Amino acid sequence: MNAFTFPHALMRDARLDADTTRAFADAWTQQNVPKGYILVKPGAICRHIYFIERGLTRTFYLKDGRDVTDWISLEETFAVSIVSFLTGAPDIRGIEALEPTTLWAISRDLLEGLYTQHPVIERFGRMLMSEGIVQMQRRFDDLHFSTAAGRYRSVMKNAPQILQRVPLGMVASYLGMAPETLSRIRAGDSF
Amino acid sequence: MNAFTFPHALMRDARLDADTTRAFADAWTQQNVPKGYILVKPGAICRHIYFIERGLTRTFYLKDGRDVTDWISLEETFAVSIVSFLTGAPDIRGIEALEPTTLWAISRDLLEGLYTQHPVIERFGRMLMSEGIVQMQRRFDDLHFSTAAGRYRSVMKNAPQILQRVPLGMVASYLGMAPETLSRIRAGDSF
DNA sequence: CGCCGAGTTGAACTGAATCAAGAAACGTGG
DNA sequence: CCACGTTTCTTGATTCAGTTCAACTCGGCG
Repeated sequence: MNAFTFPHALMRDARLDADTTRAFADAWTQQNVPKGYILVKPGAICRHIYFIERGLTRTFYLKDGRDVTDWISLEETFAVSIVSFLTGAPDIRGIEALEPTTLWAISRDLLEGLYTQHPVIERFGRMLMSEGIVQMQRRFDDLHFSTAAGRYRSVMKNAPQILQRVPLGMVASYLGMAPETLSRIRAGDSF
Repeated sequence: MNAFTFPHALMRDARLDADTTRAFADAWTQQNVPKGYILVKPGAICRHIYFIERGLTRTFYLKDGRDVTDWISLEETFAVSIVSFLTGAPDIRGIEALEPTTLWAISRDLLEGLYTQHPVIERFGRMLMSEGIVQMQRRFDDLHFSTAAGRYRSVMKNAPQILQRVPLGMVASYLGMAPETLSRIRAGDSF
């Protein structure tokens, strides 16, 4: 069994018994990957969920030849190409470490086995998906009818570390704007 | 017990035993509401998930004094103000029937009880959330870096009934554009 | 009929993209 | 530790997609 603590709120809320905790912890594998490491290739099937202990990752894809950052996962959160993971089909999205990153991975197969054996882990999975929906809704709202400056303010408020740790170009595409626009907003050019 | 068939794929996949099916079916209540009926008031807590049997609904909110349509739920799909339902907190989003609508409602309390009593229903809940994520991701992708015309094509391809059954202004805000823009795209004005 | 909300069409305006140079910052090898 | 090339970021000028404002048309309904 791994010397493994799972600090995420979802895990704390799940209140697992000793046996379940053990089975769950055993299913996760630690990985240390360097900056730039590709955890999931664009166009491949995403067979794992990753929990970031230290470092950060981005989910990205190519759209009309340009690199689009779809999601950024910081410490204590999960990284996954969610549609691929859930459907088992390939997806254009890949996952890349943006810093040297320590993470814990669990495969879909193992997770589904745990769901069947331990209903409380199925509950954990449901809460994880629910939390994902809430986050996606927030992100969607930012994109639906707000200005570039508004989206910048939103990320400044909710996750300012992103702006320090992620290259400007990637943050810009994450926010759905051109890099030049983000540069100008950040400089305070009348925006 | 209701004479109740639940035609959604998620339900079929769940493979419930007779006892569970009964408990699950009993938890849902049928409602018939007229066009324009407000199922959830904007600013209120959404305490139910609705399954649309016939008719359609929209989830909407006011942003800077203008009405924004956030989601449209057709037959055989669910309508819910998801963040409010999951967090139990009020949300700006409300839900309105856009046609005379027959739907089935289940309360959060009853659903959580079922989750605890019937693990297979918890699985159903997990799959429902997962399906929701996949749909939101698709919607998000449409909004993130595509043109107004591209978003129109996307809805034309995936749910053309929306364009026939929902007033243009609501479809426009659903697609994140001004009503005039949608009108012009639809007319084929060079877009 | 005549009103009213919904949709259309036109013209002007604007936020953000694009195109194009430079200026910093970064890392790699000498 | 510096020099070099490469990538990232900034700044300016121009263009363009889509909004806004305004006028007009159409269809439904008292």
